[in-house]
Amino acid sequence: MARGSSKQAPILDSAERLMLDEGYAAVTYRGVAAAAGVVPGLVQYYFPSQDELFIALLQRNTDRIVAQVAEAAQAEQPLRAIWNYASNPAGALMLMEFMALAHHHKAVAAEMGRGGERVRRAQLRTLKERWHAYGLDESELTPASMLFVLNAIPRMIALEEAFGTHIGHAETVRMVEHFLDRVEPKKAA
Amino acid sequence: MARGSSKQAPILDSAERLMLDEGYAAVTYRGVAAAAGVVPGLVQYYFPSQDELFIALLQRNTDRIVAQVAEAAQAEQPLRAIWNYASNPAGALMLMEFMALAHHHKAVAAEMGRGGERVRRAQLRTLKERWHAYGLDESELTPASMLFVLNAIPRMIALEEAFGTHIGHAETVRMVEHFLDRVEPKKAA
DNA sequence: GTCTATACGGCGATAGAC
DNA sequence: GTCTATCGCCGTATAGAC
Repeated sequence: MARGSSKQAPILDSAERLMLDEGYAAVTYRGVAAAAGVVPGLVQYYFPSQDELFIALLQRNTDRIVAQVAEAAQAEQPLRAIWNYASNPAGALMLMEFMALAHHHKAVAAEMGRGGERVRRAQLRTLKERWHAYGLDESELTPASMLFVLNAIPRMIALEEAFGTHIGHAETVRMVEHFLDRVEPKKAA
Repeated sequence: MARGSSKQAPILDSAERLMLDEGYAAVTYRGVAAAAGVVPGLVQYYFPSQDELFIALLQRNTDRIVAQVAEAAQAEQPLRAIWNYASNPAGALMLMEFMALAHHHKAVAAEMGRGGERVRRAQLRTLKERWHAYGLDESELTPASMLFVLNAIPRMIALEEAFGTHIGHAETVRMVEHFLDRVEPKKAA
């Protein structure tokens, strides 16, 4: 990493946009190069194989998310912060693309596992500090399970919505927000 | 559909296995043909474009799942039946591949939406018939939201597990099974 | 070290041979 | 109805310019 050129970041930006807009299969050397305004060989110089390009993208993404989580740690309502963060449809689609990629790219899968645990651990650290304040029955709902559910539900909703399945989504969102209103009451205006 | 050859089913079988084992990108005319023991041109004769092959695969899959749901409707414990069905890791991976594919194949996305709603509706019909017996507070937990959560949680767990993230999974499974023990008590042996 | 040009085999799709 | 030949894109390896 950190080879001395300023052209890596724009290349990764173009790759990221292509991946989100058209899927990982659209992240080709020729396509990324055209979008970034460089020649294909230059993309290949910095990222000699596609795996290396995808892994660089994944690491940059994970760093960004961990920074967001660190911010959310300062938020007054960490559960709502996690819920709102996981409710970003673009994030869910990006995660899906990386998971599908990881399914048949061993090196990407390894980086995914590390990144996922890193983010989840950062979230867990925040949540545990405040957990006592929620007064929840720990025998059933633990910080780790609450964290998982608050991430999994909005992401799966975003994916199903993106592909035209809607049944149960609005009611589930209502249910979670009702729960959040109880444990993290909104302040009066 | 139903062009008069007996070779379509084995072709679809090979395509399905390739998709599950190596991802949709591995479902190539040449690869599918080799796996099914036919020449690539024949695969292309039955499925003139890749979209048509994937849609045929998707429809066959949906039909199979709807039939399973119909079986589960007869089960004594429909919530557990849904939970167990959604906990199949291969099913979650297959769904992920189709979602990633749908992300940049319009025709596949349309078929995904239809299929998803079809399955969810079939599950919902079953669940509503028995809902009164669970004695749950409908103001918070409705049949549709319970259905969504029972599908979303084990699938997201399966995906994260496949790629090496584990935090919160065991505790979440324990929580859900504790809930199922309450609303659908296991019989004594 | 940074960047470019080119060649090779595999891919989906198409046209057309048998 | 079945299969082959061909075309333009793909990843990537390599040879070399500056």
